[in-house]
Amino acid sequence: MSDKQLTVDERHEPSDCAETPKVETQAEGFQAVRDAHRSEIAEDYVELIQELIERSGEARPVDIAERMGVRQPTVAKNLARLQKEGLIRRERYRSIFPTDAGRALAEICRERHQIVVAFLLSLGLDRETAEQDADGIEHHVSDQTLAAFKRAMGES
Amino acid sequence: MSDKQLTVDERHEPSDCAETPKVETQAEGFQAVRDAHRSEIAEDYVELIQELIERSGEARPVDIAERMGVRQPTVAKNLARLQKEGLIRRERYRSIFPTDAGRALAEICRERHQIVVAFLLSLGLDRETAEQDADGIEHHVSDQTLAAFKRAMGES
DNA sequence: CGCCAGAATTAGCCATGGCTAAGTCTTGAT
DNA sequence: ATCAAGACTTAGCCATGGCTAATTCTGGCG
Repeated sequence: MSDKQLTVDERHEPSDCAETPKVETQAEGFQAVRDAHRSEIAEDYVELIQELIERSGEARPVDIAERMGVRQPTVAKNLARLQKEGLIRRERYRSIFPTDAGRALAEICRERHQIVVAFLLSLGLDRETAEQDADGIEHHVSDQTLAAFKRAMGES
Repeated sequence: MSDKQLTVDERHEPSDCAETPKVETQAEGFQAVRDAHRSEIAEDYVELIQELIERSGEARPVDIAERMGVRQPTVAKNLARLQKEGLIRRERYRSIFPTDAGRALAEICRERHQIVVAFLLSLGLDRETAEQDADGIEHHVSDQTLAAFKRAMGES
């Protein structure tokens, strides 16, 4: 998917660098953020699908669309991608079911989401803000940071 | 920049909801995340441009490209958008300068970035991880959450 | 049973943000 | 003063993720 090549060759070093990270490090960081964006949708969808199934026994595109705040064709397109990636299984005009891989991913996401929310709540935020910010933040939290969140809550 | 508005109207309540937020709230949350994505690039660019100017006196597209980890034409396209949005000023084949609006945005972003980094560091993360996660997180942190971060650090 | 409302799909548009290839301009070195 | 290297731009491709419009299917109701 992402064809980064970069051919990193150590060039000059203008001497005026003081505290900021190296250029390649920064570039990789931005690259990582862009990569994260690509997987966000998949994660949001499998998480939501799992939630819908547990809540009402099935996950229908129309409900996903309503929950995500998008139109049905958008959902259809994204579901096609999820299917191609082996995260869900479906038959035409039928409900959607996550594969084992999808369920596993959903589980990871849900857990991470809950940790982030719990952490934000522990900082004194109201539930709605915590949920909303968590939706944006959770995809960009590294394992180390997630561990730090857990640690910080444990100590409270 | 971010036009989250909420317009909470109390609709039906299908009775099987227990703890999760209302459907419209969730949809708006996802909408807000999508909106945030659109403004991320602008924020990253003006922030980087400002940094380059302070560091070396000028911001050249080639340096921006290297820092962002993208090719020059990509930078050119994005700069065109920033210009259209009134965040930067430039003449062909010349360095780039932020407008007052661009500088103001850069200042806000830099401050927010630094708070997030400082907060992550205060949780015991190493600098590199903190910087990297901050790049992803900072665009999704509401004012309330930012304030909570500051508060948490102040108390330490 | 037949029919129609609504769910799902398909087709096709637009914007964004990557990229390469190729052309244009600037600038520094000879 | 020239010219070549490299910075910048332009043109045009691709993928993604929104959308509308139009079609197809399903299922429930008269």
